This record gives sequence, C-alpha cells and structure tokens, in this order.
Amino acid sequence: MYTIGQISRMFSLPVSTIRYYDKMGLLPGLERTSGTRRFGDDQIEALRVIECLKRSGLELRDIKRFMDWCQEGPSTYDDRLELFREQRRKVDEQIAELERTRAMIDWKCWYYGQACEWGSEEFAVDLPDCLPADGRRLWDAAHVDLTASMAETTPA
Amino acid sequence: MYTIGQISRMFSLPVSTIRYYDKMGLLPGLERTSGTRRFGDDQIEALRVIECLKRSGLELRDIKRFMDWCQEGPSTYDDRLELFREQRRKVDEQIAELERTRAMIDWKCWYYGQACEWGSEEFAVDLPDCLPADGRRLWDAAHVDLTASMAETTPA
DNA sequence: GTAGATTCTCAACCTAGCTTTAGGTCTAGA
DNA sequence: TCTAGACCTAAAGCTAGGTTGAGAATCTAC
Repeated sequence: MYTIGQISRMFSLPVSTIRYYDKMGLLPGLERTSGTRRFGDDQIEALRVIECLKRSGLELRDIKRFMDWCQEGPSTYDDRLELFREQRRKVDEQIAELERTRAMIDWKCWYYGQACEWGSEEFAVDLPDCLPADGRRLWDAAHVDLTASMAETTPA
Repeated sequence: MYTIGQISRMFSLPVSTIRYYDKMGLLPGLERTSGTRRFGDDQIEALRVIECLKRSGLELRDIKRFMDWCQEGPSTYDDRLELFREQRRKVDEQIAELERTRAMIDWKCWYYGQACEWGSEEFAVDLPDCLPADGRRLWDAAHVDLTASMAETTPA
C-alpha cells in the first residue's frame, strides 16, 4: 500500500490531481487509514487506465462511467469491450492525423531550410511548379487532401 | 477573395472561431471592404498553418508569435525553421505515445473479449503468468515501460 | 515532546479556446 | 420599399481539467 505522495512520484502527477481524480470517483475501492488515502494495486491499475483513456481522447466524465461499469460487475463486460474498441478506432484516427500534420511540418522544414540558405523566399514563387524534385515530393505529401478535394470538383 | 462564410465552409470552422483567430492576430494581411473581411491566398495558407501547428500541440499565443515572425521578414527564417523542427520532434513523440496507448488498449480489448466469452475475469487471476501466448504478447506490449522501470531497480 | 514534513478538506481561482448574446450595418431580391 | 440573410463588434459566458490557499490534523525523527 502506498501514500498519495508515493503515487504522485510513481506517476509524475501532482498530488492535487490525484485527489481531484479521487473526488471525481475515478479511483473506486480506495481505502483510508485515519483519513489518509492508501493506494493498492487496484488503484494503481485504475491510474494506468485513466492515463491510457485520457490519451486516447476520453473525457474524465466518460472515464468515470467506465469505472462505474467496473464496479457493476460482469453485466457490463460488453460495454467495456465496446468502449476500448471505440477508443482504438479513435487512436488510429489520431495517429493518421498526426502523420498528415507531420507531412505539412516536413514541407515547412524544407521550405524554411531553403529560405535560410537563399536568404529569401523567391525560390518559391509559383508553387508547386517551381520546386525541385525533393521539394516537390514534400509539397505533394503535405497537400494530398488539398489535391483530393480539388479532384472532387472536377468531372470523373 | 472569399468571405468569412465561404472560409468557414472551406475549413469546417465556425465563423466565430475565424473571427476569434483574426482578433488574436493570427491572420496577418487580412483586408476588408466596408467592414467585411476579405480572405485571400495568404489567409488561407495561414489557416492551414494554424491547423497544422495546433495539431502539433502549439498554443495560439505561440502561433501568434510565428505569424509575427512571418511579418518581420527574412531575419526570422531561422526562428521559423527551428520552430517547425521542434514541432516535428513533438509530433514524433505524440505518435510514439499514442502507439503505447494503443498497445494498452489492444490488451484491454483482448481482456474484455475473454471476459465476455467466459462471463468472468477468472481467466486473469495471477497476471501475467496465467495467460495463453496471444494474451501474454498483448500484456507484454502494454507493459513494456512497467517492465523497463522494474529493470532499472535491479542491478545490471 | 516538539519540529518539520505530509496529509486532509473545501472553496475559490485559473487558463485555453472558444461560443453566445445583444445590438447594429450592409446587400440582394421580390 | 421591405425583408432576409450575411456580415460586424464588444463583452459576457462557458467547459474541461486542473491548481491554489487557508486552516487543521497526523506522522516521523530526533
């Protein structure tokens, strides 16, 4: 069993945040000895799940709902399964979006790399046709959705 | 040139949000005809960059700083390059973190899949040793950092 | 047995990033 | 001319997810 300070160091979370989670009902089964919280394996697992679900984009109120399901027993197994399956889809979508974001950033890195080298942005008048092959590849990767949405407006 | 309503549809952003960005100074060079905002290519590009930098985790005040750099000219090329390089690192870190999150979710999907099938969690007494090979693989992937931090505490 | 660290509660406060509201202007069509 | 729709500003309001502060109890070491 651990105190709140130990858990705070274990998870690199402020003590106030852990108390806040407790007050929200996110740490079911938490025990106390003369007022002081005592954290066991179940609460440590709960905090791991909180971190995971938070990063996957779930709000605290929905994490609370999940914790309530856990207290309710076997009748909620399929709700819990569906929740994690849904969060898996959301995480995949987040990763895909970050990869699109990264493509744009890579293009901008190349762009400002050139700008630094030449001391001006004149190398980029008339985008994207003025670009050399490597710059053009980055521009294309950063603008796929743009070209896709342009294609929508032209006849098949 | 586009009106705010057209831009709103183009980016799927509420009109109020676009006005808010303008008020923050995130759309330099924006013109007006008798009070009404007129958006050109520069502002469209600015909005694309705002989306990109926001997704990479930058706060609006730092995006504002970037827009100020763009107004200042060639003397800030290296600041801008360094900004995008830094955001690239952060996006990579975010993706890595989401992949760890996904490993945890995959484990939980397997876990609750089993729980649904068996109608209880008894298959999981004494983790992780009680697990069959496929479950064990998912458990391991979800707990790499845990086992890593355990390893730290044992002599080399 | 006393000092210093850690814990507790409860309520107030904070920040980012919008959104809403109230009241007003501008422009195009019937 | 009248009306509908899109635009404008300024200020207040909202939400999520905490953080901070005051005041008090408790635990730990010397």
